[in-house]
This record gives sequence, C-alpha cells and structure tokens, in this order.
Amino acid sequence: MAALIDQLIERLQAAGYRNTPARRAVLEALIDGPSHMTAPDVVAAVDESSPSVGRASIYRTLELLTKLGVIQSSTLGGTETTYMLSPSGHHHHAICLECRQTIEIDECVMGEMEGLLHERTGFEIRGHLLEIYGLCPRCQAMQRHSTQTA
Amino acid sequence: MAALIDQLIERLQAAGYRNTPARRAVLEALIDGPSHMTAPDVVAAVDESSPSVGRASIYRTLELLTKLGVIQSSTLGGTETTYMLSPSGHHHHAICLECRQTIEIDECVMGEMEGLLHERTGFEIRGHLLEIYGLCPRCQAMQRHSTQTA
DNA sequence: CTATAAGTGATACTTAATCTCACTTGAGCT
DNA sequence: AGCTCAAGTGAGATTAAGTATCACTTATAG
Repeated sequence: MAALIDQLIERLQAAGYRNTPARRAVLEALIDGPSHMTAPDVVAAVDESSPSVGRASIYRTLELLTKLGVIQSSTLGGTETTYMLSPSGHHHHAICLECRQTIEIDECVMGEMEGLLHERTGFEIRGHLLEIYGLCPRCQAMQRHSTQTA
Repeated sequence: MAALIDQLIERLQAAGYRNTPARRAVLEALIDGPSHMTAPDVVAAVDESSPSVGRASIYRTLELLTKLGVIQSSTLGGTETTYMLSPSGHHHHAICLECRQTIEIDECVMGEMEGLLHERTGFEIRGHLLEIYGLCPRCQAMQRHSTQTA
C-alpha cells in the first residue's frame, strides 16, 4: 500500500505529467499542513521544507493540480482562495460567515446527481464541493449589530 | 415593486449598514456586469461608472456584502476568487476544468438538508453553493495529452 | 546512455490588496 | 431644516501576491 504522496504523484503521472521535486514539495506541504491553505501559505511551507523550489513552480503546480482535480480550491465563503487535497469521499462544509468556523456535513446526494448529469449533458465529474454559508449558533447570539435597527 | 438595486440596499440597511454611493456603485457593477466578476473586474467597472469611488471602499464593500450573504464568492474550480449576486433561488454549476464553461443545474436538495442541519447544529443558513468539477464532452474528446501515456 | 521535450528557478516586473488617517456624509433626532 | 457624530470614505503610500521570461536542468522513453 503506497503512501498518500505516492498515490497523488501516480495520478499526475497517469495524466502524462512528470514526477518532479517541486510537485512533490507542494503536495507534501498540503498533506502536512492544515486542511485549507492559501497560495501564500503553501509558498511559505515549501520555502521552509524545500527552499530550492521556486515560487513560480509552486503557482504552476497549484494550478495544474487543481485542473487535474487532485486538489480543490474554495473561498470558504470569504474573499481568499484556499486549496485542499480532494478527499476521495465527500466533502461538505457549513461555514459561519462571521467566525469562519466550519462544520462538516456527511449527507450526500451526489451519487444520484452524478448519473443524472452525465446522462443529460455528458459531463464527466471529477469532483464536487457543496458549501453552505450562514451563522453558527454562537454568532447568531452575538449579532447585536442589527438587532437595534432591524 | 422596487428595482433590484433598492432591494439589495435594503438588505444592507436592515443589517444596520448605511446606504452610500460607494456601496451602490459596487452593487450596480455586479448587477450590470457578467454573472461572475473578479475583484479587479469590479474595480475596473466602478472606476468607469463612478470614478470618485476609491479602491479601498470597493474591497471593503465586497467583503461586507459577502459576509452578509448579499453576494457570494467562488473560485469556479480555478485559482481566482469571483463574486456574483446571491440568487434568491438555487445556483448550481458544473464547471469544466479545461475550458471553464459552466453548465447550470436545476436539481436541488437543499430544502431537505437545510432543516436537518438546523435541527442538528442550530446553524442558520444564508446561502449555499454546489459546484461540480469535471470535463465537458468537448474537452473529454480533446484530452489527447494523457491518452498516449495512460 | 542519449535525446529531448517538459519542467524549473532566478529575477525582474506587474498587478492586487491593505493600511492609515484626515475628511465627509448618512441617518437619527430634535 | 439643521445639528450631531459614528460610520464610512478616498487618496496615496506601502506591502504582498502573482506572472513573465528565458537560459538551464532533469525526468522519462527508447
């Protein structure tokens, strides 16, 4: 059984791309780091672990991995793009717009949807992301900004 | 019946925020422009229509509107953050990772999910976004990069 | 081992985003 | 209508993020 990094590299190679130190460094940063990282986060992590890897390669790699569906990008309902490894299973978030806390959700309906979509449009699904935005109970309670005017 | 811009401004005011020219300019740019705009797109549009509005205010406004759920951000499966008006109905995309074409999807299961989520976690939903990433039929056909090696 | 196209890193550059702060203004209240 | 003042703003300086270029390196097929 291959380590995660090897599985991911294999996906790159299966798509016709080379196994290079720069690409491994980016994947390792994403594996070892927090579940969501911004591009600058990844740059900093790679700069730490593999100082010889250039910034341009990191950006190129993030773009490539995203296109291949090996990683996924998301704004988490905010303004910044973050990257995460594409989970093999489902990956749904409820994100509090106030405190950014994320709640994991396990319901999934993509199974049904996937077949239907492919049948109707021929679209080949590589991944998906369902994000729900709102307020967690704590932040609902703290919403005093609006209560006096609304 | 109020114009869209007025409805959106009302949502701002209902949350305790002021109706200002800068905020109207940003909303108008989003109403008049294409359905997904990057921050620089919005800056350019506002700069055109309302040159007196400062850049900083545009960024502040995008952040505020996003937090309030009046607009939503998305990477569209790529690396850039884009903004769109939050549609009152559902808003689901299938996005081709190759050509960026988006296919609209009308199935929605959020109704069931919303109640369940609130019941279990107390989370108050303000909006959601389901994005499906993959390849459209055209780009599947053109995927010759991998066919010789895979 | 060799050939070669894919990929890279350094650097210079362009663009995007943030910060600060004195000034302005929207909205509530007479 | 006019006053008050906190919310919001614009200008400009600054910092950070991202891109482009290109000679050089290297992963892979044969």
